[in-house]
Amino acid sequence: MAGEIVAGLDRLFQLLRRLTPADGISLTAASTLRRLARDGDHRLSELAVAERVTQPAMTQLVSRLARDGLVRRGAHPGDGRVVIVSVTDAGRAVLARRHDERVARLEELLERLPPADRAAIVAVLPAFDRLTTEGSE
Amino acid sequence: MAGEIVAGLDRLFQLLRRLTPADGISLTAASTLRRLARDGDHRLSELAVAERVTQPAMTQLVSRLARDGLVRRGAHPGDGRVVIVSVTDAGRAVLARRHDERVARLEELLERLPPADRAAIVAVLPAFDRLTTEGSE
DNA sequence: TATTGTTATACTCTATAACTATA
DNA sequence: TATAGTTATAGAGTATAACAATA
Repeated sequence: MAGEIVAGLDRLFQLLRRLTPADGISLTAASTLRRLARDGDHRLSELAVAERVTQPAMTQLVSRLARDGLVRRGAHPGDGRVVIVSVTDAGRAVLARRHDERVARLEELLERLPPADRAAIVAVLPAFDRLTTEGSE
Repeated sequence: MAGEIVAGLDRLFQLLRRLTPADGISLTAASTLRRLARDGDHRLSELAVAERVTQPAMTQLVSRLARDGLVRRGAHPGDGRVVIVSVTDAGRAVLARRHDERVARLEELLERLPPADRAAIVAVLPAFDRLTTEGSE
């Protein structure tokens, strides 16, 4: 059974690539921005752990995002070693535009599916939610 | 509704990254190998179109795969411009090992889910299949 | 001329190892 | 010494533009 699901996940990855606008925002960059928008400011090292990349990789990602004005680097009051990363208004705007675009593309695809398929997809979302939560332990 | 699905797809991408062994085989490289193993030899330009990357990107990917012995470059009989790419036994072996590892990891996660969730995931696969087929038109 | 593929160049994204600054 | 982060270096992966070889 897991074999079929793995194959399905691979096809979903193809779908994901097609849905994603070629706007220079990588999946990890978008995930980082979403996290900051959803959960508020984070230390750089917290972001690295949450996104499962190394600290140097996150240093560079944050540098690129800051260079493009999508995040801001701040100091920690009381611990001079810590860097606090915040999303900017421009970052939120990029997220919103990207989200809208992906939703529009997906809606176009969903329209062409039988209603039963759409119902099955809606029905599975909570299960996938639990599956991905399990995976992040 | 599409909004929830987009969010679900993003979480699935995180899951996919966790399932995937850090064996130096990227998702695109694996997809290319799978295509060759499943559908047989391809021209380099056919692979580029199928995997939705540029021709130079596919030239480089095939070069790396050939360097590692996972594919072979052959000549086309009758058209000297064409490069025919084939998967090697070593390529098939890498695919098989990778697949087994991902299935094992996913099974571990699935075991911890309620049976109803597993049933919902199995039930949605045909719908996802049609959704991704729509997307590749 | 058109097609097939490569080379040149420039980024992003990632990793490990070595380093700096602060605690 | 330990922690937080950066810099150095290397390689994968991607793109566009310019090129070479074949049809």
